[in-house]
Amino acid sequence: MARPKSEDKRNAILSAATEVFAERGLGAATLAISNAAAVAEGTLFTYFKTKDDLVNELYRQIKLELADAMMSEFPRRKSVRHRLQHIWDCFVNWGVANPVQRKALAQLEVSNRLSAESKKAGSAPFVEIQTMAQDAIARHILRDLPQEFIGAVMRALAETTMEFMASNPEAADRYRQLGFAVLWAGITKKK
Amino acid sequence: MARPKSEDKRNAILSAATEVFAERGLGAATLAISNAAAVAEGTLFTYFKTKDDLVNELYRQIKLELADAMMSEFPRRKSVRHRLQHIWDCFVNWGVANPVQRKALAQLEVSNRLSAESKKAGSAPFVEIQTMAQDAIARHILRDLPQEFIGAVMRALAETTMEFMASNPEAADRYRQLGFAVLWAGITKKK
Amino acid sequence: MARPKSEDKRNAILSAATEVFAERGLGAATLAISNAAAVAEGTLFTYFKTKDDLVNELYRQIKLELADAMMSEFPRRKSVRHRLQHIWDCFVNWGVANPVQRKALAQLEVSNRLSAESKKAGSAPFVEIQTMAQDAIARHILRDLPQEFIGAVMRALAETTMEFMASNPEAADRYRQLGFAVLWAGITKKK
Amino acid sequence: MARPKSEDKRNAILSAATEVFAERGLGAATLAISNAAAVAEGTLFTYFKTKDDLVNELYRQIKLELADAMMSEFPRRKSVRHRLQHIWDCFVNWGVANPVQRKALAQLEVSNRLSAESKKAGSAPFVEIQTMAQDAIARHILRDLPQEFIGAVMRALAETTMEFMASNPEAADRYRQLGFAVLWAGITKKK
DNA sequence: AATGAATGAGCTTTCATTCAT
DNA sequence: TATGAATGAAAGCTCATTCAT
Repeated sequence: MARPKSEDKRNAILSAATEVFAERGLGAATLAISNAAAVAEGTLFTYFKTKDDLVNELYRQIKLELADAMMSEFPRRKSVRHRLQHIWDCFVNWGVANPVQRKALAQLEVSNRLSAESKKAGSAPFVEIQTMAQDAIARHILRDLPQEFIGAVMRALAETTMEFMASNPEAADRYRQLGFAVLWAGITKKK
Repeated sequence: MARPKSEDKRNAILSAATEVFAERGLGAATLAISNAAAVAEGTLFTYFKTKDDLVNELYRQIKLELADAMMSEFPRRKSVRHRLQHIWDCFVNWGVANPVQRKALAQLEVSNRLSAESKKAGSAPFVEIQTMAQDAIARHILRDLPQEFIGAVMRALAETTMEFMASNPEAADRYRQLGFAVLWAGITKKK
Repeated sequence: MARPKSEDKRNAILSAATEVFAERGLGAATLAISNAAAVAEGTLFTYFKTKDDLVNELYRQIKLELADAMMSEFPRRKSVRHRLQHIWDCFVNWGVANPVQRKALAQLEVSNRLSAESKKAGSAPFVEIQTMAQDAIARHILRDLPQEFIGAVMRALAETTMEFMASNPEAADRYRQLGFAVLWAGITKKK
Repeated sequence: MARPKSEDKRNAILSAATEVFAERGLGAATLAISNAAAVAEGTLFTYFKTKDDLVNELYRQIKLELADAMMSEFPRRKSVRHRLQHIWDCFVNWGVANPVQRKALAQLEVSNRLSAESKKAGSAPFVEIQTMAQDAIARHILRDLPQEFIGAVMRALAETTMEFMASNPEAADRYRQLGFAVLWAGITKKK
């Protein structure tokens, strides 16, 4: 009964927050967000109790979207190289296709407003990558590096690559390949 | 640049800002900074006309310190690998020795408060690295990558490495070596 | 007065308002009241057009209840002292038996939200006391004081007495007697 | 050095708060107070950290003023009746001469914003009255009532009296006398 | 030059009330 | 009629900046 809470409105707010945070950082006013979402200021607070709640929820949502983009159609049967390349391509393609999300995510990750639970929830969908890395190390395909380090290296290189792809769209394909080549050469075992 | 009376006070403010920004982000209040600097709130504004000025100035200063750490005693006569390793070691050692500066710098770099000039000024001291990279590419030691990309890759890997060194001080040396190994394998030409 | 469908709901709201106002003052949110009444926020406004309406209506209702408690079984045939003691006992007993109403009433009375009509309506049921007082003055039983003053004095002493009774339940009877003794001594004519 | 915090401004704020609270209750906005004090809204918060602090401080101040009015020139050598009458007269005169303070005090006392310390501090200056009452009971001048009860009775009667004095200024003297007569008759021992 | 009080725009959040369901 | 989401005007409080001392 009564007007139900609208998924649309909730999404509009999250979407508006993504844009506003990407552009102005987390310091942006909630009013700016509600305006961008074409919603009254009070409405924002019926969907998210506090600004921090909004921030954390947005973080989780973007992470989920990213995970979805990366892990869907994951070629579990193929070679390590194939699988890693799949992850890599999906990752950087997502970043280039969703520059606003990417920037918002960057802001969220350096902020000190994410709760421990949010961080945990945010990294959960990526465990499969860690597992794969560990397996590949055991099989002497990858160097014997701590698995978290491999993940961090990949993320760092991917972010760098995305930036170059975004800045030079005409050379995007080339940067994607170059980036992966650097990653692969860097973390695989030399014979 | 105005030359205010006390260089000490100016430094105290910059130093306090480093700490406060590192800990709480650029959203921290100027009052928190002046308190940490043991200086009156108004005094901050006689040394820096606005908060943005302080932010930009701090960025330049940290970048200069970093450049100084990296480029001093640069072994211009030695091999590319030697020279790159020198840069790498200086870089990550600086980051681990100066964690507060490192965190503040990270905050500064994702903020949207740096002017174009500041960014330019901040990267100026590192041109020598770019030059070296270009030369090494020409000599077929490094892969044929855009030189800015090499710089960016190095920075990204270094930052990742620093984080692991800071989190695992007992394995710091190992991470420094691992990080460099990944970098070197990633950007050099395979025979 | 409109006749809304459910007298139950209306009473639930009034009852909830009594509790909430008693505990938190009239500044309490309407949401708190509707929650306590197990009713939707909007429902409150179908029974009472505004918060002020609710406040005024509650005032009248409590006053009526109080009057009912005081004037029922009024021993019209007995002596002035008997009648006054009856009123007194009923009054303070009501206050002690209904502490929430008593506190809410206190809040209502100091608020500036009661309309002139409400105040008038609130004091109407007590005219009989005034009449009695006037008569007793004429018969030289009570001192020659303005009748409103007598009423006010009685109310003030009764409230004080109630507070002591509520705070010291084990001495409640004694305080009820002491309070009446003070009142009687204070307002009767000395021989 | 620098502008010192001005006692004048502080007093202006307290004074403005007295008026605004008296008229509109403690729910009144801080903006209304700062406006009435001819001061910027922020200034209010340099003198009082929070609205609650202002409320509590105001309470203490009014209580001190009242105590000052009541206990100054206290005729310690005279009879109980003399002394009590002195207190009574000072009390009700203060209330009539300072109607705004009186109303503000009434609002403060029913609010739930006073801290335990404030309440304690507020009643401290009146201990001498309690002492006197106890002594008078021991000497069989006053009835054997709990001393706090005597104090409460006096306050209640005085407040009632003040209201009548304020409403009927031309009969103020008479009400002051009547009120005291009721009090004295009510609490003294009958022979 | 140094201080910190003064300022008012701006912040997040609450709330009485309206209105779509 | 009952519901609770939607609304936007406050509310209390913070903060970068100015300015009297």
